[in-house]
Amino acid sequence: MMSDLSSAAARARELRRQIEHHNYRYYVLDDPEISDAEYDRLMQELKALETQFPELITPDSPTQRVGAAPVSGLEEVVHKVPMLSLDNAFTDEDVIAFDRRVRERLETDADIEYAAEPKIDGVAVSLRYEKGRLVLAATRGDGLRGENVTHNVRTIKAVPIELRGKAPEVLEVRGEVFMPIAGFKALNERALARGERTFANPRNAAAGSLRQLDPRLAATRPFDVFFYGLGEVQGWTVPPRHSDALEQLREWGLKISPLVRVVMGAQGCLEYYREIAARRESLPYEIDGVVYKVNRFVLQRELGYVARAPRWAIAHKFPAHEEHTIVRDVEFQVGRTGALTPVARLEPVFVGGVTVSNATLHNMDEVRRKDIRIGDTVVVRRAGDVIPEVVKVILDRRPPNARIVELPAHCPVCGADVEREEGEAIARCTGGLFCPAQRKESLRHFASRRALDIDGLGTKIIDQLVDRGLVRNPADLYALTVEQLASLERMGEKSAAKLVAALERSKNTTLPRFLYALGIRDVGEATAAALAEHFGTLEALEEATIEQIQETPDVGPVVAAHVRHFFDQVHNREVIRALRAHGVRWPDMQRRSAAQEGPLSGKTFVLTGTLDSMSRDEASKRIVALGGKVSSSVSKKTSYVIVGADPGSKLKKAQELGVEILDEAAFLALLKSAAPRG
DNA sequence: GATCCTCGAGTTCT
DNA sequence: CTCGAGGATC
Repeated sequence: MMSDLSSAAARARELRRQIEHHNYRYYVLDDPEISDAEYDRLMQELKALETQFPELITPDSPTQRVGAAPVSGLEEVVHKVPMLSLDNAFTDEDVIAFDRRVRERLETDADIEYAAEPKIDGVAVSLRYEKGRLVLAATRGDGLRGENVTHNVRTIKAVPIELRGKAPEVLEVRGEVFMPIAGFKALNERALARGERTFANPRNAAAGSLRQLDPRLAATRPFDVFFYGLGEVQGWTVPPRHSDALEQLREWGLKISPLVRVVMGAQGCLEYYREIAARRESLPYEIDGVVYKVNRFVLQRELGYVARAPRWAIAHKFPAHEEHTIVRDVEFQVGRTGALTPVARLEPVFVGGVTVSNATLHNMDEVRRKDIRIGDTVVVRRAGDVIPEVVKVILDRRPPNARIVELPAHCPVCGADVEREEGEAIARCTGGLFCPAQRKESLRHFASRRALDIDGLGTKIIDQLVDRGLVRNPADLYALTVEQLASLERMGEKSAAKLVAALERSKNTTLPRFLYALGIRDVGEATAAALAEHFGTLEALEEATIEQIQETPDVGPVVAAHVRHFFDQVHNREVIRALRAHGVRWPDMQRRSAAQEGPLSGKTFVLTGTLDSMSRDEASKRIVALGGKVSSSVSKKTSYVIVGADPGSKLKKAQELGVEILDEAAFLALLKSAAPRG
């Protein structure tokens, strides 16, 4: 019998050693030596011992994975070495171009050695081991700061609490925590049986579960993990190749994807891609592409980084998921300008992780081009990122009673005539502001963030205000009382008072914002700013002739006519007068002699991705303040593209055109060096 | 008259 | 973000 403490301690040590060994065989190598029942017996024996002698319990005992108490909130963790994001490739050509860039930078014609691996659709994490012990686990977050999820990661059986063999002083490893498809399905079935919320896809399930506060809940979730990279390292001479480093991680007990392969050149990458794509459906977890990394660390270092993405790696994404569904109906939405947009109402379908039930068809030309009819079975995909798109009709499945989509002769909202100008793709309702849809959309535009920025005036509220006849034009908003607002649905005294305060705040504005808020056709933010700057005052613009308006930079005959027409309408002049009577005001424009001179004069900037230290708006302001120009699309004339986290297609465009790319740090440095003050 | 550069407008789901 | 179209330029 184990009544003696010292022999019990020895036995406990032995059991722990065995259990850790079998965990490694089972979870990391996927090659168990003993049956589940035998494993359970070892675990039970250890638990019994620890119950009998609680002083034997150590924090890293296999029985203590779920030892931590629930946390009250997730604390922030700063990554010592930032967690990178990857550039994306969607076509073979993208991959070939990537390989060419790599070889050009390295000035070599020889085939580059790449480490290739599947890109798992999960949650990126960073784990820190000190003296071989797991001390910290954090999510990727924005790459610089993540959240502390140590309490949950400890419960993942595939994650060693202690590394095997002789581990370095400090080892940070990066990997992907994910949920295998089978485990995800079982989890959802359990949730469904209990009437709880289900997860839309394994990725969401993994992300949600990992951020649980209570580790006991997380412990019931079927997580798995693969490691693929390094963060901070101390006390280990990292081998010369990425693939060798992974091999060493595996020996320390860290799980590495069995599909990691070393390939040669772009051709090797593409062959690997096809091989993995063919096996995609049979893998027990979801992947959304493959990743290629230059294998030799010296070369990685030589290539360096652009913004937060390494030049030595790229993610080759699989094509967007496509699904079949049925077009139940096609309805026409009326926009602010009266534009009638056909929208397909779809039989709800899961595509790429979310349920899609609507998809825009843009205009009638598009409907005809794709020959979409009501009742058709269509292929739907989520284009690149988010927006659902009807790709094509499956003609074989067209029912005999499929209905052709007709442009309505009258506006579905107000009944006014619908007109389509010769040569224009868009049909419009002629009801103008008599059309409730146009009125509502105009009000929404007026209140939007970039216009007068009226916080709390959302769609629901506007709908009610217009439907009840309380508001007919923007000026009416400023006559609303707290009592009137509080009588609306989903609106209490408190929110009503808040909205009135927001309205009050919005009265202090600027001329460009005000002009933009008016919603004159073809006058967006840039044109509104140009007009404001050219004329200086609203009065000057109101009195200007078409010819004078055309003298504004970037304003031609079409836009000038729209502006003149807008101010010719008695109704519009009255609304403006009423707005000013309610106290809407703006400071005089300081008329700038030509473009304001500054250190950045003559430079054109384009922003993409999210910046850490400031919003994109603020970045634009600072560029303009220094005399630079901010544009929305990249061309040969662009001086710099500023790249933040998760950049869009503009980064690719910039690379193609050879436009200089600045990451956030370089951008801040530029601002600093250009700033007049010290 | 053709081409390139920009801007404006509309859109989905959580 | 993407598409369509207005404006500028050659």
